[in-house]
Amino acid sequence: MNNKQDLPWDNPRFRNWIALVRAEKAVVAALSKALQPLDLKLAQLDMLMNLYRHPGMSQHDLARKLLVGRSNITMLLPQLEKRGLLTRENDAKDKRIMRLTLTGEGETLLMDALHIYNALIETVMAQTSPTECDRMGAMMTRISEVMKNT
Amino acid sequence: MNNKQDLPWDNPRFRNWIALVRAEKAVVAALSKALQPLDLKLAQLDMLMNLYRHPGMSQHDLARKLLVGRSNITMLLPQLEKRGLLTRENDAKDKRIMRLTLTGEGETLLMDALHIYNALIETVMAQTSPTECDRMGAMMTRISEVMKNT
DNA sequence: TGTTTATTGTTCATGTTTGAACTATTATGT
DNA sequence: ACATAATAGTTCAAACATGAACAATAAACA
Repeated sequence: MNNKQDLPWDNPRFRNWIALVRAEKAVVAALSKALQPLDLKLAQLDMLMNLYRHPGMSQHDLARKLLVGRSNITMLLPQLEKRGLLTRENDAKDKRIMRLTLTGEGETLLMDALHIYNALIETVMAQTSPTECDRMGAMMTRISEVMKNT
Repeated sequence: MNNKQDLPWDNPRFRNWIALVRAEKAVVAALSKALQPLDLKLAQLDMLMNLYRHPGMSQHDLARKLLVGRSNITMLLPQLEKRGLLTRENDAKDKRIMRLTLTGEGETLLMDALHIYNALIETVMAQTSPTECDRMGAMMTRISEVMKNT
């Protein structure tokens, strides 16, 4: 039987994690609002960001990067394609693969969005010293590594 | 015009934030899987956790705590109510308000879920020293505070 | 080669989340 | 008291995400 002393809230690690989740949610909500003028959803921004960093990505790889199902990509891509933000081209060697690339328009919109994003994160992180912030980032990277092997 | 030097990825604060988002997503995905045996969704667990800490909460307050729409609460509650995990009762003074309380069964299931949750966080946070972890938690709490005034 | 197995992307049914419009109730201001 | 505002919860349609089944293609291997 669990009594009060077994409650996870008494575990600092647990409490700290909960604090992280709450903070993340709040920032994501704020970002979501800030992006409305660009008519851009967060999922869409994630896509554009990944395509900028990895041009010619396949839909499968994009889905894995975003921790999302392949069908999700299939459903969302047409919107972005119609807006002229990216192109979908068949791979020359492997006819199964669609290669995704940002258009100039896509890059422009991405840069606008990143500007907004970056400004928000600047104010958010202004709460911390650079050292502390870096340590936190390193910690998160380590956590991501651990989760890969799960 | 943005050139490479303006990219947010060159901003440590931004990079660290991205690392946080990625880590959080990965852990949430793992937690989601770990909760499947209990037939409990994350959104549902969030509800139970909040109701445990704040018995008699109204739906409106719950929605605000979870950073979610009121209609979302309305849609999800019947499932949990039918499973006998919580009760919905009219407030005596204000007939608009429904007061939510966990049942014994609800608490039992919550404790099971928290055990799973806590174990996962323990392994995740084993990557960090207690001091570092606490500093991170404090940082997140500060960020949440800032976001309230936005 | 020919057969089996894997991979990529799509489709479709299902479940979730959202926001706007609505009802009922309470608060506010005159 | 009365009219007006605000608040709590619901309903409904649309947007969004998910996973299983599927078609097309490629890889593995006898």
